[in-house]
Amino acid sequence: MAGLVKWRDADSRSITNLSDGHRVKLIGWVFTKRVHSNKVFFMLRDRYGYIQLVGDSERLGDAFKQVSEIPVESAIAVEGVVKRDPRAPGGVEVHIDKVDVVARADVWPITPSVAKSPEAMFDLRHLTIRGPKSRAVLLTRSALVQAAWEYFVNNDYVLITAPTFITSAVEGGATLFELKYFDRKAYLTQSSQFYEEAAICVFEKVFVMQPSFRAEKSRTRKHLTEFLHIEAEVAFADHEDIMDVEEELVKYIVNRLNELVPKEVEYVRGSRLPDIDSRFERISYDEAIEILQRKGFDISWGEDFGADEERALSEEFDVPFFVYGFPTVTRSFYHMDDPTRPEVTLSSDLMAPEGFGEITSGGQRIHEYDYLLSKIRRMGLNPEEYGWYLEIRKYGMPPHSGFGMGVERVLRWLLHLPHVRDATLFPRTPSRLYP
RNA sequence: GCCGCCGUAGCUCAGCUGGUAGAGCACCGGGCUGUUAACCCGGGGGUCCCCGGUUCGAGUCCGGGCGGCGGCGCCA
Repeated sequence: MAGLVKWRDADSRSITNLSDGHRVKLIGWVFTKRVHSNKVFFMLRDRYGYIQLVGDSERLGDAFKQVSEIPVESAIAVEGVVKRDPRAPGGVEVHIDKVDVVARADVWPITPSVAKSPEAMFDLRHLTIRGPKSRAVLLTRSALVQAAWEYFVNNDYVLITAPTFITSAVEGGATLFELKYFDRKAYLTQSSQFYEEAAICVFEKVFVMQPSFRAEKSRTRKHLTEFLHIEAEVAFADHEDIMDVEEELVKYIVNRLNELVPKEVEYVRGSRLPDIDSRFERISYDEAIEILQRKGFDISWGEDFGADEERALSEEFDVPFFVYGFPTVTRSFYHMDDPTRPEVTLSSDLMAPEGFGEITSGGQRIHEYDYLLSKIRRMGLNPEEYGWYLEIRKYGMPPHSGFGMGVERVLRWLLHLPHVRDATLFPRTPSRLYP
């Protein structure tokens, strides 16, 4: 921090505590500019927000013309005095008498009409992220990750990092990104789950926060080809236990966001996040099917929910809820079958309410070697591709459960964003690989 | 992979039954004592996505391709 003092001794946030006439040095970027014959108004943007700068020809003298010609988005350092004025946005402004252009900007390409075009905005994402909405979303994202981190660390979890290059699929093989790994084929990871399962035999409780990659050509508002995946895995834990963890985590995140970034949430969402204190309802897959049939959907037991079904179901709730006990045929091989009802698995999805749908997915994993081997064979997969993953079952693997959460999906739900691509700095979709 | 919509100025879009291209924003010049997407006056700016066809003539009609968007399936 000491290094910054030569540049600034106040900022857009701290300035509201200073009295009129206080002299300040500020740094930032010219967010907007309005020029009159003898006055210029800048909105200065810095890390904390916005503050209006006023330059008038009397105070600036000969420099006025030069100052009024500073292009939008130039980086500047200014000196001036604090002045409260009801006409200033936020009620405080700085009357400047000294301006340094630290880095002059070219003509700013983002115009009001560009802002109306999502494609144009994402083509210029390296610049459009400077806007107030992206700023608020990305700050909220940072706070969300912080909150999740806090939850895990406070509860004695250990952070691990899993490899990004892998050799076999966790989810369906069709959605693997293939790449050249010297003279071999490798893939980008879809999930760190298998590596977490190895690590729980050291730490009992582990979590990861890292990207997962899925080559799904999904044209929807809830899919990215690269997303931030928060996953956790817990030893000596059953399916009920892991639903408790997911519920606690989501509640912790929501309540913490209200503390960390209340203004940003309100700016984007239009309202404060409602506190969640009620217990998340847990409905079985069978109940969900009945609800949907009652609502007139043509769906029968054993089918996975389509988008319409998921939306309709989640509109029935105003806080998140679990759907558990999905049919064995609809879930990946590693899910443990319910011992009392082998046609369903000990698995669940946590659904965001109000039509947003799935935000986490979890369940109990198979921990016995012979059981897992037979299920791999039953589902037509090749056991040789799961060598080490099977082998850890030979060396003291206790019952265990885990889940994965899509950060962009949670953020989309919490902030009511139109698309998950709005929830990340540089989104990757089937058609977008740049910038 | 499937279904639907779209492609004209940097951006948003208009362009009728085919007759040789327009507006707003942005940009440039000028004006303006307090702006909140400032305003007022003036100016420059085009491979009408590509290829082929019909026609005296295609932004417009027909065929094919490419690209984008929305949705489905799949998922976090």
